[in-house]
Amino acid sequence: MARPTYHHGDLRRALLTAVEEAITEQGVATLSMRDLARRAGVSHTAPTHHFRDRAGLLTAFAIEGFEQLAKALGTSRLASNSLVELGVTYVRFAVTKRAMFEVMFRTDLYHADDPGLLAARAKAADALYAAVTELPDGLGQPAKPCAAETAPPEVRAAGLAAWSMAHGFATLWLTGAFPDRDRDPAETARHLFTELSRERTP
Amino acid sequence: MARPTYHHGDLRRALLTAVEEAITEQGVATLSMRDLARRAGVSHTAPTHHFRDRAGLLTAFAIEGFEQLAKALGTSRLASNSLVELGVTYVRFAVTKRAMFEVMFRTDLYHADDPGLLAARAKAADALYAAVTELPDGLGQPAKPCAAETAPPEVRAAGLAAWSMAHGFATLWLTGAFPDRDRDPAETARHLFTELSRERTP
DNA sequence: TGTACATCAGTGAACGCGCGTTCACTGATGTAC
DNA sequence: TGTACATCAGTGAACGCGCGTTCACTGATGTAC
Repeated sequence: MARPTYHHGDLRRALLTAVEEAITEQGVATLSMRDLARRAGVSHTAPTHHFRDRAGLLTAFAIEGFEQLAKALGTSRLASNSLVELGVTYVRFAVTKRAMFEVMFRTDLYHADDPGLLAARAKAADALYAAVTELPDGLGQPAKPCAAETAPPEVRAAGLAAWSMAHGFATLWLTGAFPDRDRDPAETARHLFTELSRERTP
Repeated sequence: MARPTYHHGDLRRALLTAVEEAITEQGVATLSMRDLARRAGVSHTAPTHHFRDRAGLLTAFAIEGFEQLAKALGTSRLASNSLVELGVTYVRFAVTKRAMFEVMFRTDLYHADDPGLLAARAKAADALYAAVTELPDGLGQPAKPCAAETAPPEVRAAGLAAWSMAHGFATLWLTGAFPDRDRDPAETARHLFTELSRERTP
C-alpha cells in the first residue's frame, strides 16, 4: 500500500472508485470517510481536501452516475433506434452500476441542489425525453426531439410513463422483490417492454 | 413523560409508532435504538426485550407495511373495480406512508427471510395479481383471479408491468426526481395511468 | 383466599468502538522573478 | 537556469460523541397449590 511519493497522484479518482467498492460490499448505510481513506491507503483526514464531507463525496459520485447514464441512453438511442431497447439500457445500467444507481436516487445522501448535479441529471432526463418523442415506437406525436423542460404536456406524460416503468422494474429487481431472480434482468425487461409495446401499437 | 406504572403497557406498539416519526423527521439513516427508546420515554435497553435489534424492529415495521398495503389494495379492488385506481392506491400508499414504504423496499435494513415478512409480502403480491387478472381493464386474459405463484406466464408479465409502473412512479415522486412536485401525486398518477390504459384498449 | 415463586418488562451504570472534526505539522509542486 | 516562496496535498495525535452491548439489579404480573 506504500505509495512511492508523498502525494497520492489521483486521490479523488481513487476515492470515487473506493465508494463503489465499499457500497457493493457492505451497502451505503455503513459507508464512512475513514473507511474510504483506508481503502485508498491514505490517512483518514486526506479525503476532506477533495470532498468536504460524506455528502460532498456522494454528490460527486451521483454526478458521475447521471453522466454515465446520459451517455448510455444516448448511445442506445443512436444504436438501436427503439424505445424498448432504451428501457432495457436503463435497467442494465441499474443492475451493472448498482451502487451508483442506488445513490443517484437517494437524495438524502448528497447535496441535491448542487449545480453540477442538477446539470448532470437534466442531461440524463433530456436523453430520455428525446427518445420518447423521436423513436419510431416512441409515445410522442411530434417528430422533433425536445428537451425535458420544453416538451408539451402529452409528451411529458409519455416520458414519465416510460421512465416510471423502467425505473420501477429496475428498483424492484434490485430489491429482490421479483420472483424470477435467477433470470437475466435485461432479458426479462426486454420481454416485458416488448409485450406492452405490441399491445399498444397493433 | 413519567409513566404511572413501572411497566409501559404497550411498548411494542409505541416503538413502532416512534419509528415512523423518527424516519419522517430525519430519515432512516440516522435511526437508532437509543433514539427510539427516548421517544417512547423508556430506558435505552428496554427495546431489546421486544425486538432483538434494529433489524428486528424494522422487520416488524415492514410486516405492518405489507399488511397495510395488502389491505389497501384489496379495498381499492372491491371499491372501484379498476386497475388504474389500483395503481393510484399504490401511489397514495407510498406517499402517505412514506416511511413505511421506504423501509419495505430496503431489504438490507431488515431480516428479509423472516417467515412473517414473507407471508405479508406474498399477501400484498396476491392482491395485486388478483386485480391484474380480474378487473375489466386488467391485462390478463383469464377471468379467474389467481395467486402470484400460480399465475400463467403472460399474467405474471402483465402483473410485473403494472407493478413496475406504479412502483416506479411512486419511487421517482418520493425522491423528487419528477418535475411537477407541487401537483398532487395521486392525481398525476391517475392521469398518467388513464392515458396509457386508453392507448392500450381503444 | 392467601401465599410462594417463576417469569416478564424495565432500569441505569459501565464499557469499548468507530466515527467526524480540529489542530499543528510536513512533504511536494507550481510560479514569479 | 536558479532561487524563494506560496500553495496544495497529506500526516498523525487528540478530542468528544452517540452508539450497541453487557451486567446485576428491581418492580410488576401471572400461576400453582
